[in-house]
Amino acid sequence: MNLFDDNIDTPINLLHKQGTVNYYGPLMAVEEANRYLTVLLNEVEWKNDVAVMFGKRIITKRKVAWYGDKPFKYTYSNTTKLALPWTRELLYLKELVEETVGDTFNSCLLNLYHNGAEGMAWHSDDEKELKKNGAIGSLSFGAERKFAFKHKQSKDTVALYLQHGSLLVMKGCTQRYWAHRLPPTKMISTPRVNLTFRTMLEET
DNA sequence: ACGCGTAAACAAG
DNA sequence: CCTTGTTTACGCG
Repeated sequence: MNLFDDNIDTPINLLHKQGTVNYYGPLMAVEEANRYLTVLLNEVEWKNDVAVMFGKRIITKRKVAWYGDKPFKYTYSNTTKLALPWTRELLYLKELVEETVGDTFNSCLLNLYHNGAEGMAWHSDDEKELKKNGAIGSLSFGAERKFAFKHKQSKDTVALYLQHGSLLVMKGCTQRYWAHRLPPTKMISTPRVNLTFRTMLEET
């Protein structure tokens, strides 16, 4: 055991096999988290997302935004998003997450869930453009929502609540073996903003 | 036991 | 990997 190991305060792994999920809890005081929530709601360039399924083009109620070190392309559903340059607040939060997890990120996908009716279905973050087995840092602001993981083969599930101002990190082979979701709920009527810091592969 | 509200699995477009 | 509807399960008073 090395007392100088900079991972000494990494939280325990929530997954019992084939992946790593660390929940760090809130990284800041509630007042500061409140301030970030307000800034993010007002200053991020939110847009309704587009999804094409079964030949239909669907505009989601959930809103998204895409920021990065460079104008990275994020392509799906016949549309390409170009990453916007970091704002001061996003850059600060990126550095806060990087310091906390001891890793670096070059981009951030943001999601805005206006209320509990909006959620995210089971999926894995296994996009081709993402660094393989790269860590994904997920910062949450606003409404405390349930978040769940399901092992693709065994169907084992693990769930937790993501607190205001908290950080969750998924890394290693988590995306290969586990799916995750944000279940809708009738109990919540206030917004949640989620920032997922990622590492995009450099492109030509 | 029953009714109610919510959650979750599932299917379909 | 969205949205809605159906079905089943569950906790609670």
